[in-house]
Amino acid sequence: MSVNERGRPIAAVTLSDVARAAGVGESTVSRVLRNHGSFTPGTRDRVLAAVARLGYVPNRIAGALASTDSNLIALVIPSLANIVFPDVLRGANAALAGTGCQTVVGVTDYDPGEEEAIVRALLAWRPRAVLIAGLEHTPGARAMLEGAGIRVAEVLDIDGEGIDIVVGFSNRAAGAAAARHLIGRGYRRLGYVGHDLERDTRAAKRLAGFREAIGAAGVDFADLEITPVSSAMEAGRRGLERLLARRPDLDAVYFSNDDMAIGGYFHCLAAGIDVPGRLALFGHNGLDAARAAPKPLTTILTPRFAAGETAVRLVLGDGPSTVVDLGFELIEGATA
Amino acid sequence: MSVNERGRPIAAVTLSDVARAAGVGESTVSRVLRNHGSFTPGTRDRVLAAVARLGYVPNRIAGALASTDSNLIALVIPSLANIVFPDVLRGANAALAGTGCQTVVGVTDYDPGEEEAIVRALLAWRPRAVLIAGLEHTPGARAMLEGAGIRVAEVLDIDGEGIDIVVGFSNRAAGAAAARHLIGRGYRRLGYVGHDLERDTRAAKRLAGFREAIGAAGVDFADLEITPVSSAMEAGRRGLERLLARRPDLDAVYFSNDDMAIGGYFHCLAAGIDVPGRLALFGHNGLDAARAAPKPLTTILTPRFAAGETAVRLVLGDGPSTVVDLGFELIEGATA
DNA sequence: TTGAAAGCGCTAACAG
DNA sequence: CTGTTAGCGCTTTCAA
Repeated sequence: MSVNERGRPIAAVTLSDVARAAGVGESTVSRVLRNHGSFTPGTRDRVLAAVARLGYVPNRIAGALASTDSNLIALVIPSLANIVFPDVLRGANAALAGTGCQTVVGVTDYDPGEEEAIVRALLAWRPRAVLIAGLEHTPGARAMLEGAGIRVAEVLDIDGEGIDIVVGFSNRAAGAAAARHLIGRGYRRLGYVGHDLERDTRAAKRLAGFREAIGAAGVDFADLEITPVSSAMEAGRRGLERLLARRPDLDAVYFSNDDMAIGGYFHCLAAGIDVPGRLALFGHNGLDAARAAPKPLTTILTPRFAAGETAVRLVLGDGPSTVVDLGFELIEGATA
Repeated sequence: MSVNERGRPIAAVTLSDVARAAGVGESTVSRVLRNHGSFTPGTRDRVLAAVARLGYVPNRIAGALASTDSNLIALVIPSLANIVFPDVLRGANAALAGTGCQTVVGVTDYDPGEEEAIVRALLAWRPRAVLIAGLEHTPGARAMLEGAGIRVAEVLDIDGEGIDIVVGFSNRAAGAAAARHLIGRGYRRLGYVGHDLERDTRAAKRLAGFREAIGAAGVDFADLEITPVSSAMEAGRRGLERLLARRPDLDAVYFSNDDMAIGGYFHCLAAGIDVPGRLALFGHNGLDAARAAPKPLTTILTPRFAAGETAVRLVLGDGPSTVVDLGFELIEGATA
């Protein structure tokens, strides 16, 4: 065994070293290690002893190449700062327990070009399947996903044309449900505070559904404010402040998500605006933080964990391409 | 090109297909694709044309095996639900931009056994380096990390013995700073609300530093409450409620982290406890949410992004093993 | 500048 | 039950 430039031993122990040490053939070691095929308890013990003694760590790169199967599930998401996506990951990992598969995560930062680059990079590792957030991708990314010959699950949105498996809920319907709830409560001068809608296409769909439902109810949509601030909570606070400066007559505001709605609520607290008496606030996602507050946010709870879990289950199965609508739940809090 | 059971084409395009299509040798394609070695502009164009025409996606598994270099950086963290760790990831990715390396993330859920399993699984992919949260690992995990022959960076804690590179701050010192701040403000009956300290060793070190500093100041530590609730905010709320039920005389409480402190603040709001007049609250991490609130939390801002960034820079370099103390910043909010 | 050939470390038939 | 033999798809000398 050689050492590297810093004097540490280099992990050069290979399967054939183990085979030699155990006095068996390479394929026997391989079978024992994967617990696949047959071998006597005796040889098994000798192999495992050699493995332990040499500190052998199997090389999955070689294994994957030889078996043309990586046991990797790629997950492509726009962000980790928004708890929604880690929730999808948790769901995916839960469904993966015991399958021997691992997830590999790529973060696009809501950038389609970056998404394409990440899809390319992850596909190069020949994953068994890909989970990706949303239905909107560059033509290039979509072509790679379609041509990869593996199962693809698009999650958290079902409003559009999918590639293979689609798991989530209708953002358009969620926006419409929010609008109907507000209108049902008697609010009539409705506004919206959100962030970059070109990047977050799911938020854009919610807003579209919201406006559509408002129109259908014969109510006018008052105004919207798009705030480009890095922190979602800060964006909500500042966005609401600006929106109200323009339209002090608003009686209800719909936010892109709970984080922004909480920021908006902070603005109301600081500005002495009574919620929901003077102004109603409606969020989206059903975060713990929004539900645990003394005045729980009225919001829509989305099935993130279930989406990850279901998507994995389906891509690992061999069923036909489908669309699974997991639905959502409107949480009547104390802010609308 | 064959098709799979669902009629999709299988990505069977290999480098040799490209070579044949372009009328050149395999090694030429390889050189062009990695822009390494020499070739004429003409051959380059023919190769790239063939790549585009066939929709070739290089197989990094084969590439990594042949070159014995994966360009992977493994990141092992306890959770994704706590924004702290995604922040480390973002820092790592920022430092990785342009290096051609990718991160692979493993989540341990604060379980040492799981951490060992994840280290084993990630090491099997022969990463160029490993970033791992904290200094406490199972003997097995530590042995694998030491024997892997690659650079290892342990982040977010410097209180203990590291393997190779250690980047972060002293949690013990952070706890002590919190204690001194509270004592300096005149608080004398101090309590603590936290979660499972055996798993979160960094929180345990903060508490140790906190108690130590209190003792050094001649003040008695009043009481502590460890709450086993899944949601951190909920744990903070319930934990504070229980602690105060036992010790209604407390005048200040130190929390494991900001999420729990916010939960505690919610309890105060609901119970009509004046903060900080009647009770002071002190958090840890300096989250956006805690700082954007109308009554900003008094807390300690930790260098998560910088830790990820610095760790990657160091593991990619060839400097000696070191400990880098990034420090922390006490944020004087309005709750203590 | 280019191609041929020899592996990288492992798995998967296939004999024995 | 076990060993031998081919590769998996790419990179890397090394000649040409």
